[in-house]
Amino acid sequence: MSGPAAPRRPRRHDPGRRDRLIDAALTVIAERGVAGTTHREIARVADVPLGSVTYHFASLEEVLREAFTRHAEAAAQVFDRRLSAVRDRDAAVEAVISLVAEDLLGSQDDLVLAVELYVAAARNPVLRAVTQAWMQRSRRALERHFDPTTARQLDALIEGLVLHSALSTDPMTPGQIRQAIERYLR
Amino acid sequence: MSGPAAPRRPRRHDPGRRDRLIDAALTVIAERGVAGTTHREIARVADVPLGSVTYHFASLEEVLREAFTRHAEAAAQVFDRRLSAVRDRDAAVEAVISLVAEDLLGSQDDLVLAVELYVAAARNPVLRAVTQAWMQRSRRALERHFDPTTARQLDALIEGLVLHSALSTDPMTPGQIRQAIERYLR
DNA sequence: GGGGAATGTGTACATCCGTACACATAATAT
DNA sequence: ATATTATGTGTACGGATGTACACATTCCCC
Repeated sequence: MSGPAAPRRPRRHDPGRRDRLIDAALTVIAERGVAGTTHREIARVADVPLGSVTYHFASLEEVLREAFTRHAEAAAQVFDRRLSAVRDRDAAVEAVISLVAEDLLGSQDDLVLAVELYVAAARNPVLRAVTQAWMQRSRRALERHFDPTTARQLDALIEGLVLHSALSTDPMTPGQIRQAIERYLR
Repeated sequence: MSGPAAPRRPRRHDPGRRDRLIDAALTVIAERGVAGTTHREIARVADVPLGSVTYHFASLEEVLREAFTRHAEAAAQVFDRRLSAVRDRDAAVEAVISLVAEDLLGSQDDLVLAVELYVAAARNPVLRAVTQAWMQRSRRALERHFDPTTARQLDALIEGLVLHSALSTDPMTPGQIRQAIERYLR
């Protein structure tokens, strides 16, 4: 150990601190869950004093709302972009498959955040609105290539595949994902 | 108002109190979520003093584990019973459809408990084991009538349909549930 | 029926949380 | 340059929570 380790917190007046706090909140939610998300934990992760969080946000709910909104926005955007880049239905099917396979094998955090949002939405009207906006947007993206009924059912199937796989001991392989989706779409 | 309303808590020495506490815990989880589940709230719902909860359970986690285990057991049993009562595949499909439609239109609590269990399982190894046992059991039930791959994918589809419908503004109709399942099973 | 074990109860305590708020510092307008 | 505002910081407080524990009551076996 080398001395008392300077506390060193000279980072006064940085713009964009609010943004960093939202990112820190998402990190905390993914790591400890909504239940473990506190002002103090967010401040610790963002390396700012406690008072800074209460200054930038009127309440914890406001932090959660902004964090989940940002996450949903980003996720929906990925969905949108991939599906708007293809023209025919076959390519759309491939896009959906690779999307799911990547979301699955990719960031585990994304799934955790989704589930955390679901349970939070079950009791918080504001977060429920965020969830519904997210769902609606991904459905709209699917409706570029599939009829509304198919889009909705396909959305549900995707959700189930991701959730089921993430909680299972042996995750589904990309091949199984492909098979399930193709079997539904025929 | 008629008087000071007798506090009246003469219920000393009732066997099965532990069971009632587990039921009370499930009620609390469904109403307030895992995050809102505390010793005191469980005691309040079960109408017993605080000390009684800490006497019967070593920790809050033990209460949650027992509660979720009981719920998963009951849910899996329903699944089992319905699917073991039919013989041919067509009847099995109908059983699955009515199962989902009833779980959907029926107890909203069941869905909430499922989602709460999912998020709790994401961070608690003990609860993850409970979840996996539950999943395995429902898969086994499906495997009575479908091959393993189909059973797993169908399980995921069911999960997605239920979850998606419950969080949406306009829930899916039984007809839409039927269509989605039939479309997957062809 | 007596004594030890099991079960039940009330209180107390250390800890953590959200939030409030007084004060400090930097940015900006005049 | 000065005044006004925006931003940042540290501390404090009331409330809730998990758990420990001393004491009461009932059960059960002899």
